[in-house]
Amino acid sequence: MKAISKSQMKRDALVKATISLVNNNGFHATPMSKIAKMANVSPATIYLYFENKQDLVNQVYIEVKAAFSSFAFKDYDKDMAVEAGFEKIWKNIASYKLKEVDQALFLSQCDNTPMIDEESRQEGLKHLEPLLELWERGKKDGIIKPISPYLLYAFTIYPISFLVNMENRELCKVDKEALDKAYQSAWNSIKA
Amino acid sequence: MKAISKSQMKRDALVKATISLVNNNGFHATPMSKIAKMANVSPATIYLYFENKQDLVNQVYIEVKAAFSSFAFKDYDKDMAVEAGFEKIWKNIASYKLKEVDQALFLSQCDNTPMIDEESRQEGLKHLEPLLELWERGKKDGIIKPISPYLLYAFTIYPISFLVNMENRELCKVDKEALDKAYQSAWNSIKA
DNA sequence: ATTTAAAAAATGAACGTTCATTCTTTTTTT
DNA sequence: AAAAAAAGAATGAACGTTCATTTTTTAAAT
Repeated sequence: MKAISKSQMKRDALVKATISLVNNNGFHATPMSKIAKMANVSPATIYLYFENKQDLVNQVYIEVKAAFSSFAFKDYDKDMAVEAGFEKIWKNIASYKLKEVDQALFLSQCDNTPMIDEESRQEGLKHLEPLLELWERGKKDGIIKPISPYLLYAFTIYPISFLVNMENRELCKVDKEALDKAYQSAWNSIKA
Repeated sequence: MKAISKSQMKRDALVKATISLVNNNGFHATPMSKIAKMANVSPATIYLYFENKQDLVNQVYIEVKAAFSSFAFKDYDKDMAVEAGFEKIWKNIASYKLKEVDQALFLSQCDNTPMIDEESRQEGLKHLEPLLELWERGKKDGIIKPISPYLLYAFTIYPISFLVNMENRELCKVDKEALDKAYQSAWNSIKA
């Protein structure tokens, strides 16, 4: 078991509160006072852990992105066959987004917003390297289409966010069957 | 030629200013005063055209969505062959997003944000009906996979936004060749 | 063990600013 | 000259952040 310091717990509470409030109200409508209240903390306390509101949201973004990435490559290693490796990673990402709904929603809210600094965005991107390498290998072996990683990402990973967001808004249900079909679509879109 | 009333011009300027400022600074950092300044108008004047800030952004959203939809179905009619019709619509949407960069960015910023009321979101969705009908037909004829419209959208239309956003951030270039490859990926992901 | 004093962490109230919105006046149109 | 449109200045509320103080923790001395 891991012992967590009291101050780490407060920081965590602040991070969680930020995610929840930004998801429900948007960045523009989540004042520091509300974040503090939800984390059971004085507004002033936030500034012991974060420089300011912008820094808070940037740090939350980077942390969530790191958690996401570490989940994405669970049980994956560089020596797997290309298709098997891709399926593993794809399904890891899908199950992360389906399970960690709040984090997934937060990330997709950050995707197309000037809410996050470009610097933090780059930082959050670093961890995706193994997927890019896998794709490179797949292209070399003639298993994956010779197209840019942006295209590969756009047609395989990015759609997952859409589906999960729709499920969260209760507009559609993503069950096991839908997920399998989704994976087939993803793979069909990039296989050579 | 169409004559546009003076007040319609002011409204247009306000809409344009809103799009530009929200794109560059985010909703949380675009005050009414700046919108007014960019549109060469007094802040008070905004309230002659819009109820309040929320109403302004909702109306902008609906208008942009309407422009987008009318572009999407240009030169399309219900009697086209399924694959030809889909290609037409897909490429219409792609070229809209590549040309009307500001509008496309604004829409994708609205996609996953509580910035827009759910009601306005539904309103903006109405115009997509013909695409759903085309997909229905394609499924009946065994040309398109029997999967939900959400899946179809996720793997064909949604990725376009990602690509265009990446190009706007100058992270990748979407030229004619990339676009053709993208279309092939889209079609491969849903063809039966 | 208990006491104590220094340091660290946390707080609630307060500050200055900014914002959305309204009010009164001026300008433009009819 | 009456009506409509637009303007700038004003207003009150809300926000991010800081400040002065209190509470809690740490650890040294008894």
